[in-house]
Parts: sequence; C-alpha cells; structure tokens
Amino acid sequence: MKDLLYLKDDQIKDFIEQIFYAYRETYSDPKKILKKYSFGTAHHRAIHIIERHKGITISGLLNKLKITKQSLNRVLRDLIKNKSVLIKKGEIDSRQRHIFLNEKGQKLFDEIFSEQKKRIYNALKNSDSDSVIKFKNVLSKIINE
Amino acid sequence: MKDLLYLKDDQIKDFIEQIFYAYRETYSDPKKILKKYSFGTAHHRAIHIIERHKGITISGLLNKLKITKQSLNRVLRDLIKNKSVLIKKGEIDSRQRHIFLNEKGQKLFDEIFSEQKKRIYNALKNSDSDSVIKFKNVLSKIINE
DNA sequence: TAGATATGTCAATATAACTGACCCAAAATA
DNA sequence: TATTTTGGGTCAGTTATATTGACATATCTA
Repeated sequence: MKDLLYLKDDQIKDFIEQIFYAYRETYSDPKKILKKYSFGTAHHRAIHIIERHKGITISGLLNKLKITKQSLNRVLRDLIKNKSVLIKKGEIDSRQRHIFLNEKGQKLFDEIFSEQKKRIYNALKNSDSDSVIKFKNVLSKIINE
Repeated sequence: MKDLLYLKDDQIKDFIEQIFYAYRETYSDPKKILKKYSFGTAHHRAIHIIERHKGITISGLLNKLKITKQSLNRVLRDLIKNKSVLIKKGEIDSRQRHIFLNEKGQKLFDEIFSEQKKRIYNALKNSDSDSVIKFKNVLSKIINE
C-alpha cells in the first residue's frame, strides 16, 4: 500500500478549512448585488440551481438545496413576487411544477455570476488545463462520497 | 493567448455549484456529534480553527471566521461553559486573549474530525499525489483572489 | 497623558433554517 | 373504481446564526 504522505491528518484538516473559505468567499462576492434586490444567499443558491437546471421541479430543487419545502417556499415566493422566476405546471404530471428564470431573473443571475466569475476565473486563468480537470475531479469525489 | 476552453462560463458555473455542495456535505457529516453537545456548525468552525491555530487571539479568530465579535462571543461563551476551550491572557500584550482547546475540546475535535475525515480521505485515497497537490493549489488561489 | 487597540457586553433585529400539523389535487395502484 | 401515494402548498412556532449600534474597560503606544 502506498504511504499516502499527502493524506496525513493535517493535510486533510487543511482541506476542510480551505473548503470553508472557498465556499464563503465565493458566495460573499455577490452579496451587494443581492442586497439591491433585497435577496440573500438563500435566494442566490436557488437562482443558481434554477439557471443550471432549467425546468427543475420543486422536489428536484429540494434535493439539490437540501432544505425543507417550507424554507424553499419562502425563497420561491420572494422570487415569484419579484418576477424573476416562472413556474409552469408539468404537462406529463400536472402535480409537478417546473421552475424557470424569466428574463428578469436571468439578468439578475448574470449580474450575480459576473461578480463570482472574477474570483474563479482569476484563480484558474494561470492554471493549466490539467490542474483544472484534477480540481474538478477531486471536488466531484468529495461530493459523491 | 490560450483559448482556455476549460474556462467557459458553464464550467465556472459548475465550479460555483460544486464548491457549495462540497462545503455543505463536508460540514454536514459531523452534525449528529455536534448535536450531542448542543453545538452547531458555528461552534464547529470555531473549534476547527482553534485546533489548527493553537493560541490564536480573538481578533485572529475574527479575521478567519469573518463574523462580528458579538457572534463569536456567543460561540466562545458556549465553548468555555462546556470546558472545551481555555483562554489565556497574553504575556506580551495582556489585552490579548489566546485561545486553546483543552483536553475535552481536543477530544470533541477528534470526534468531529473523524467524521469529516472519511469523506475527504475516501475522495482522495485513489487520487495520485499530483491531483491532490493541484486541488490544493487551485483551492488556495480561489481563496486568495 | 492622549489616543489607539483588544476585548467584552447589552439590546434589538434579520436571515435562514427547523419541526409539526395540516390541506388539496393528481397520479399510481390494488 | 376505491384507495393509497406522491407532489406540492401553507400555517404556526421555534431555533441557530448572524447583523447593527452603542458603550465599557483595560492596556498599549506615541
């Protein structure tokens, strides 16, 4: 068996700390923009997932966000009132709701994303593609553990 | 200039989503243990940083956690009451407080860490050292942007 | 000694989550 | 067809974690 020197406890502890910082910084960047619309990070996360998974259902969103439907409901109510989000009844299963960003929501997402993009882009622009691929792979493994 | 195919917006959006999941999952693992002690993730983050930066001062902790001192105070009060944390006056500058885990706190940290370790260890055990190094480097760049 | 710094604390509020109890309509199934 | 399950909505109360703002105290530094 390999010695796995690079997997000493201290190294793993560092990763745990770094993952916290990476998350916090990445999601702090657009807070000023969100505040303009009286939204918070909870709205941001929902918007992000809706943009990346267009037409996602309520239960799909709940599975990704891992919050209760009562919590999600508050967030969605705000987004609907603000006319950033559009809900369509399912055609196959009419109990389901499919969630989309409409034009206003997409513009808000773009504004949020452009703030977040800077950090990630600058971090990666001087990395080779191999680093980026490996970063992605490790991240995926952590999530799917 | 390179084309940076791997830095398309969609790729960056995926990273932003993945960083969220990685953080959430990593910090969800020990929640049952924390609950046994009536602690939450706020306590967890403080304990983690105190363990990794033994003798850190209040302002040092505030800089790492990026919360207000009022918020930190609540957390520290709980940890002190629980006798997990020990505060020492600074010898050079007696205004400062140096924070340490005592034996009970270290045991709690170990218990928390062993839960979190599984996820990271399993994610990395089949990766080569190059992947791990590159993962760490990219993470550092994201934080220090 | 005057001002800056490190820390502590009171009070009120905001944000985002939770639990638990229900409800309805539609789909799936016995 | 009758019954059960599923997808979604909502009311009410509570908890966890953070915020803003004001102010106090001790200690260090210029």
